Amino acid sequence: MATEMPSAATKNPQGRRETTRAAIVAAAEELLRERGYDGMTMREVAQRAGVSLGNAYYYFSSKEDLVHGFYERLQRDHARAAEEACLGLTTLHERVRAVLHAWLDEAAPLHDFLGSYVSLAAAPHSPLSPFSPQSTPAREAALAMWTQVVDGASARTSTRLRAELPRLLWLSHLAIVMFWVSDTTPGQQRTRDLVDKSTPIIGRLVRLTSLPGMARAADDLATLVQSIAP
Amino acid sequence: MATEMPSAATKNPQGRRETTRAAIVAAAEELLRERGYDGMTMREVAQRAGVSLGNAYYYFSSKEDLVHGFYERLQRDHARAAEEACLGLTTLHERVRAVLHAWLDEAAPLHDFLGSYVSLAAAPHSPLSPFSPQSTPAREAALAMWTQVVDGASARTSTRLRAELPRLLWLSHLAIVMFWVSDTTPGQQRTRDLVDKSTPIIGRLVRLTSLPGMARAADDLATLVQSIAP
DNA sequence: GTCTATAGTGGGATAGAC
DNA sequence: GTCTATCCCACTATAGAC
Repeated sequence: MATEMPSAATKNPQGRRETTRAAIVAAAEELLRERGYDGMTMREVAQRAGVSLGNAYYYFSSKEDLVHGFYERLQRDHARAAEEACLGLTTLHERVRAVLHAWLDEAAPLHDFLGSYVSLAAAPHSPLSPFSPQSTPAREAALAMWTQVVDGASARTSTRLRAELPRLLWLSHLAIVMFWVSDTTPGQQRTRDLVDKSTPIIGRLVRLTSLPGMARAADDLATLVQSIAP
Repeated sequence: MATEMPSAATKNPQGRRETTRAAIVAAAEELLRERGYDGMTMREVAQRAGVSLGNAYYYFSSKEDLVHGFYERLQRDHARAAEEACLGLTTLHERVRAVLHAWLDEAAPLHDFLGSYVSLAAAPHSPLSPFSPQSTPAREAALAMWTQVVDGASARTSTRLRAELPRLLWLSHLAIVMFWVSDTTPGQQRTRDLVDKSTPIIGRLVRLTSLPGMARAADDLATLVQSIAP
């Protein structure tokens, strides 16, 4: 009962808000593809959306804010794709590999945009930073996804380390993204190779932690990863 | 015989170039401290240096270019300080720890500035990126420094891995810098703790690679690190 | 080759009227 | 919610002084 029924979008205030917003987002998405983040101007976004510049800023406090949604959507799409990609895979290294390749598939069309995005997100106090308080929901969703990846794997390892593995994999993914945005090989093949080479090593190292002599090192590593949690 | 003798700086063209350049750099350094990178405007730098805006752009092609020198100086100062900090230390983990703390000491006054700087440098095609062709001399100087750190240590490890250890440490340092710029604890104490906790683990893992069962994993890791070299 | 003065472009962001 | 007008800044352009 809270809101009046939103039927004719243009006539009714509740629907109009959504409509305008959606028009701005749609225009931004087009221009982002056509010109990239730096080439896309807020003036042009507003013009193509059929609103004034000031109105665009009424809905989005900054250009950063406007494109933030595209990154969030990528994360959601990836979480879905990752679940599917893991089906039937039981070893940790196969599952991690599949999830990372799924990300590369989803992210490929956004390669240029994400290059600009990481630069924005790398700023220490940026709300776009994966470590920022504003990113807490997205970060926890990502950690939840990596937890599922680990939980579905058969690897034996120290319980301390196993509890921190999702965070370690999340951090590794961030590092891979940094590598990927600078990867100019066709289809970002170099990053695919990196994933294919590094995931077996991760798997082997995790397996090694179940050896008696390694338990101490594994626990220390777990403590370390835990201590850098945002 | 190529140039006329440079004697009185203000009167003679050879010296004037240096003098003007230095004035601009000095003004930039002051303003950077007072207002930070974003708050510092090129107009104000020129004004404080007593030159025209156009003249500032005559010497520095962009605002980025102007502040690039500060980062380079930090690197040079660190290389010197690192050498001193390593004197008398023989274990790998002590040496790495000392070098990282030396960096934290040198970088502390630039903490806010470097926050803006990493954002600029994180852009994929930025010449400021540590992976860019323009950064090749700086990158090789850094790798040479880490090579000295490794060479002065008594650690036994697989030769393959030992050859890649400098690059691995350089990459680790980059990761620590990323952590440090976002570290708002007084004196960036959290980063110091991270260094103190992580360096013994690095030392222990390296020692473990001399075990027979680990040689394969060590070689694979070496191959991986080698393959991501810029 | 070094430098000034001035005018201008274009883009992110904001103020305040309606 | 929406607009118009405006600000500020990085950066460019130019024409000429020394």
